[in-house]
Amino acid sequence: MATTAPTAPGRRDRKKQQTRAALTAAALRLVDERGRDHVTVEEIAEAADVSPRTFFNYFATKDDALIGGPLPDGPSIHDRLLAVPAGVPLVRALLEAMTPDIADIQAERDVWLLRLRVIKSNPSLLPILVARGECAEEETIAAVAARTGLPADSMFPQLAATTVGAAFRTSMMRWATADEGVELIDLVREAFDLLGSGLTEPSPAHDEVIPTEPSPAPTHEEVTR
Amino acid sequence: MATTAPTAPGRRDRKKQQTRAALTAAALRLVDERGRDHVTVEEIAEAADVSPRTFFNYFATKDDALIGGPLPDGPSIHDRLLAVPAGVPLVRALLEAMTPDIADIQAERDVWLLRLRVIKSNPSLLPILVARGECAEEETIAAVAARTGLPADSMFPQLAATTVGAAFRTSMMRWATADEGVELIDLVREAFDLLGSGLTEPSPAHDEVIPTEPSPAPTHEEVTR
DNA sequence: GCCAATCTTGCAGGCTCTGCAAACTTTTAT
DNA sequence: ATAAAAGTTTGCAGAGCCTGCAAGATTGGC
Repeated sequence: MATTAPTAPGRRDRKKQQTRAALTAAALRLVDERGRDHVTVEEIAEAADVSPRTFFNYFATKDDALIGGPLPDGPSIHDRLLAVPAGVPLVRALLEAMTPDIADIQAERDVWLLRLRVIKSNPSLLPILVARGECAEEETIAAVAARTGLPADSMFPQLAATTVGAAFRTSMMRWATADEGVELIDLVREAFDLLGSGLTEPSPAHDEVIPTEPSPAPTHEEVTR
Repeated sequence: MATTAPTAPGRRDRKKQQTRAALTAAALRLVDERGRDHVTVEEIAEAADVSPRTFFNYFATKDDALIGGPLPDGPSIHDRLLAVPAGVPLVRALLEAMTPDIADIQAERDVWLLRLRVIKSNPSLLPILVARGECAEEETIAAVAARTGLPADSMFPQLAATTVGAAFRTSMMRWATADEGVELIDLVREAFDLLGSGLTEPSPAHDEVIPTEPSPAPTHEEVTR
């Protein structure tokens, strides 16, 4: 969104972003080919044409290069969640608040699919993905607390943030192995619907998204798009 | 205590368990005192009175010593879940299936509280705890799949396993900072009830476990125990 | 007591990651 | 344009993690 920011990026920062991207790309490619433990930082740096020491100016650990840099900023989940009308059930409200981030991921589809494939074949990396979601989790806790009026150190906000995070991660992992045309947002929606209806077991007959309920739902903001 | 089991443990294996426990205890104590990054494997080994090399015969990494060894076996979650009567809603059934493990943790209360405190003050360890839950997660996926009749690679079993795992972890973290008399099982029950009712927001007034809602909700299969 | 299996230990070595200080490059001010 | 300031890259030294290997030390079975 923020196209021309107040302070123009400048040639220097552009080059930094470029180097960072090159390092991540090289790391992902090499690890995808050979496996995490058969790639050294030296090789990654070499492939990105910088010195090994420079690698560590960008990433604290080898694994960090695989997960990638910090998400862009923009309005935080916190603000977005509070912007959702009060009548909307929490899980659905969280879905709406996260939608822009999901769109970002979908926009970088290729990198993310590669990244998720790498994580799948190197299970030791999965915890790193969790850690990445954690900073967002902190914020989500605060956001849920603000929305519900509950204290941030009570059970509900923490539970909501962690389980929603887990549902999101599960959706991503499924997206990584789904058919070509499937969009991440649809999987997340499906997962959140199941979560929002208390993990009641779907009938094994169908496997499409089931609208939870026929009639008695009054508030249905149906976020089409 | 250990009378004569089918395969008698033997003096040797007993000593191994002892060494393992000593290493974990030393690791937890030192890291609790100084922080993860200010304790070396050499120091842990020293405190447990073995050589540094021996440390790595027991644990693959320094962090592993903190999390501790593999859980004892016994009937798996898989079997226990299938033993729960079919009418019981999934989340509640999972609670029952996990109860023995929860009791095990409660029985080792002191070690676990220390361990959780260490994890809290060294966030880089949290992913390790997640990883530990992961093997159980694999099994939970299979169990849920078996119980529901859904394929194990479909969304629902995966979602159920990951979110329930997240809820369990959240309960543990809260237990770690709860008042003296609180039992883990009660926190897990509370979390699972919230999860099973779709994360509907409790009214902010009370902070006890609340039956969700007074009036305007038609569809509420109030799980009144 | 003796053999075989197992466990412990030291050693060498590769890899990750950090602090430091010397180039080097871009930006800013003159 | 030129010089100073600010920021970046790099090499080097070194601590610490972790592994493979082979030589001792223990233990269990006969």
